[in-house]
Amino acid sequence: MDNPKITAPEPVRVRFAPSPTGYLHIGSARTALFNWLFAKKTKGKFILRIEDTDIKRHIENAIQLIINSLKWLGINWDEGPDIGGNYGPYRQSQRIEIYKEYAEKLIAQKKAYYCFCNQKKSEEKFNSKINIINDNYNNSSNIANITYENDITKINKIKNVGNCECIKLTKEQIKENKKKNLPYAIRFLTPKNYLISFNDLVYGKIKVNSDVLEDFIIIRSNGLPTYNFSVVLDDILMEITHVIRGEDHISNTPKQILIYNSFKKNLPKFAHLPMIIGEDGEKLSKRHGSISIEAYKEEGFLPEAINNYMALLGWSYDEKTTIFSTNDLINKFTLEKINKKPAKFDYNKLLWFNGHYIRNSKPKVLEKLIHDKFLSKIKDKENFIKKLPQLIPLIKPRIKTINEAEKFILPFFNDIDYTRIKNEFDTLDIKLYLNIIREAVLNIQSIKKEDFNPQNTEKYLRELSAKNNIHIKKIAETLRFAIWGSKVSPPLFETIALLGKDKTLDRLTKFEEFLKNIV
RNA sequence: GGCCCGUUCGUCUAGGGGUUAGGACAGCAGAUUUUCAAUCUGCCAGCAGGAGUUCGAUUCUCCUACGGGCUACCA
Repeated sequence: MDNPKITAPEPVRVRFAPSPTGYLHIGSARTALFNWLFAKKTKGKFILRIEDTDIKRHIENAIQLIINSLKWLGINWDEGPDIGGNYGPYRQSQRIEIYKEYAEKLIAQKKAYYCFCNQKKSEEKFNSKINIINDNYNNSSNIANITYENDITKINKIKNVGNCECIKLTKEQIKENKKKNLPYAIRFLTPKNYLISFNDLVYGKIKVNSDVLEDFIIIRSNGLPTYNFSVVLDDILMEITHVIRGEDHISNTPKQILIYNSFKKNLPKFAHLPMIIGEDGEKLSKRHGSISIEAYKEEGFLPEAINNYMALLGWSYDEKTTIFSTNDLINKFTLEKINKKPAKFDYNKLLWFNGHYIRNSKPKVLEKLIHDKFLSKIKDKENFIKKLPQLIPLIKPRIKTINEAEKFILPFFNDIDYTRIKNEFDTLDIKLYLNIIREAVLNIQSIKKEDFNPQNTEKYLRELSAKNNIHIKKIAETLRFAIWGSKVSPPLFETIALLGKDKTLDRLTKFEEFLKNIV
């Protein structure tokens, strides 16, 4: 039987629910993006909720880091810890009483029970108890007549994982334990031998027998809820209609469905996203290098490029389109086109996207990014600010990240250290270099300051080439060393023109001296 | 181990009972060029294996292999 209960009311309400254990990384960011796109596309609400129920893993400023990264990506939310909303609070640590209250309801209905065990390995605990507990069930003790929604149909196949021995505790024993202040957790009582099935919007129908699920903890002995309990409660209370999250949560979904059922609540629609994995094929983690959004921001990636790339990890639109502005994504996004195959994260492709977006960005935008990034590293700041707009077109096609602009910016405004390039030229060529420089100086000097533009510098240097029968390539090479300190530079004539007559001559002279000294 | 999920070029993917299996990144080659890029052109490269269904299977079914996830008082 198909799930009759997966009907979600309009309008759509989706959430991104990170746990604040560190930076926002690519995997989570992609989940956030897909939720956000879906909300935008359907004109629904996107909610940010912080799942901070694990004190041990909590990192204090992580919430702010996550918020910053999301904002930087352009992902905004309608309700969240920072802006509030009608379903708050939006930090689970501020909802502890709610979880307790609902857990007690389950206990009252005998759908959960207190557990006074120490925190030992569940394996040793469960294994030996199976028979006893099954007997317990068969003897129709006080827990045997628990009823569940009938949309989980009975099947008969798998060995029961079992209950905790604490299920046998009498009311009196529990009272006594509590009086003694013994710490206790609350376990969910998993129904026996039921087929739990749900229809995943991406993966299709998924079925699990409830007997593979042990009686899992829903409230820890420290009073905090566990993930599987708090997500469900919050998703119910916040009226989430679509749960869009990583595929690693498929295995958790059956437990969660049990909880929905125990509260007689309708299921949201589930859409699980294929994992993003590292080069080694494993779940993306810190081991895989810079995967945090923050790191990409620092490296000089553009948010549009990252969004575009992330969207294509597990989703596609048609057979040819690869470039999607964030707006395109909103317009074209559909859950139906999400695929099931885990995607390897490919840094190279991200780089290509970024290069594309840099090449296509407005000069002003690029100018600001480069200005902000490099101003502190520039000696001649005034000149930098003045010349930058003209520099942008030279740099644009040559960089894939903003940081890469460094090698086109610094040589322009800072002094050149010729000793660094000593090994790049053949000592046999030095005589020729000196020759060229001497001629070039004369040539350049003869250009009037007001005529000092790319066209003229090119004209004069080509004349020099023709007159002295030296190939223009050799001249360019020499001048590049002199004015740029490298064999590679932005287009030479433009660079010379931008550098200006004085600075060009100055560098030529300095290079000449340098060459003379090493002969 | 158990349960769940997956498998189309190296990578991201399109496709779907009959296709020269399409695109993009990377790689390679060429064009352009004052270098490096950018750009343009071309090339290389793929349906995990085995059964079954079928006139025909990469596509549907089953099995195997491989990979991943979960199996916590993590999320």
